[in-house]
Amino acid sequence: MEASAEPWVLHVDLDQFIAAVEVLRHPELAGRPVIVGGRGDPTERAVVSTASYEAREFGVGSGMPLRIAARKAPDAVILPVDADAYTAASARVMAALREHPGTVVQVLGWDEAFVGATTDDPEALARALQAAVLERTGLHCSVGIGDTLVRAKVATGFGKPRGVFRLTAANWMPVMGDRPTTALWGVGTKVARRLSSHAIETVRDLAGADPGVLAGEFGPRMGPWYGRLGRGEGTRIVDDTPWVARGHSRETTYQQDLADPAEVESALRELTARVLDDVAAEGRPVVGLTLKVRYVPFTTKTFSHRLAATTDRDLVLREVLALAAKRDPERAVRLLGLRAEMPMPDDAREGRTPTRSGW
DNA sequence: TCTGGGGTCCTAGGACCC
DNA sequence: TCTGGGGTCCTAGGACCC
Repeated sequence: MEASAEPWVLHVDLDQFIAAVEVLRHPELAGRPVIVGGRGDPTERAVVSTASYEAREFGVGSGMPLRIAARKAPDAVILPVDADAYTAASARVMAALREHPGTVVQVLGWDEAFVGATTDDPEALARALQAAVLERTGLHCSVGIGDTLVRAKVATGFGKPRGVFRLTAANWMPVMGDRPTTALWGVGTKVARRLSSHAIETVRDLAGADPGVLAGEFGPRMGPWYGRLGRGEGTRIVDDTPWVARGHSRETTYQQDLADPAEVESALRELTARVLDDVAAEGRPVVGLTLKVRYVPFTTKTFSHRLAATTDRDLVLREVLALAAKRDPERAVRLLGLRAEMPMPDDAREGRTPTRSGW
């Protein structure tokens, strides 16, 4: 009996993507510890975006303050974030995936995508995708194979670097059962702590948890969703519907705190202009604004306001300044952020259930 | 370890309406 | 008149991901 073709979900994830793109254009950095973050200046307020595997040996990781990273890896090369370069590299990766016949590609971010395909040999497909990406871009990736999006996504971690790993209903519990709930995609430290308060520590505990307990803790939507997550269940449909952004935001942590109200106002004008440029580039109006203020030392407040759809830049600026007037003028400001919401087409708004790992 | 930036989605509570 | 019940919208905050 020959193997029959079945639908599979593959999750393709580039290995140390940002650092790899930098090494591609600076070949002399190969094999050296490379850290990418902020403007590349470890004396500034910034964090690590990506560390190469060599830098990780020194204990450097994403999210770490650049200053600390530079102390841990004194010989590391520290480079500024170059978003345009990563966007361009990402586009080449996704194009390589889409070129493969018979695949549906759902982009998740700069450096990862789900690929749906019907095949009798998903490992062979995974290797073919890795080869295609390497040939077109010079970048290496790992591939997770699953019978759901969740399982494919989690599988990738076991394949890194440059490998392939399959996770299905058949081996989910043997592989994942004893791991902490934070090993799941969508469970962070806060949710893990709440689970722990019900003696749910592992993926196996979560998979078998009383639905009533989960609903009581997390509500009627999220509770059952966490239960399914523990079992690796969820959709197996890869959706290549083009992405439509809900909003655009910009935020800046200032190198020097803003104490003078005039400084704050001029910063708000600049921030508003940047956000409106992003929105205008899509030709869509603004229907909501959220101003984020982070006071010194690190207390964050948000002020938001809905508005009738508008493209009037002066009106938006007045609304932003009105929101800013709600802040405490006595407190120095460390960060300002502005998010503009845009109207969604009806068909993109309705009918979803949670959440990141598919609906 | 003094803690970025760009996103998404969920929930709670109050206002307001019938 | 000691106190409805549902629905929807808005605002603020929280959690998570890359």
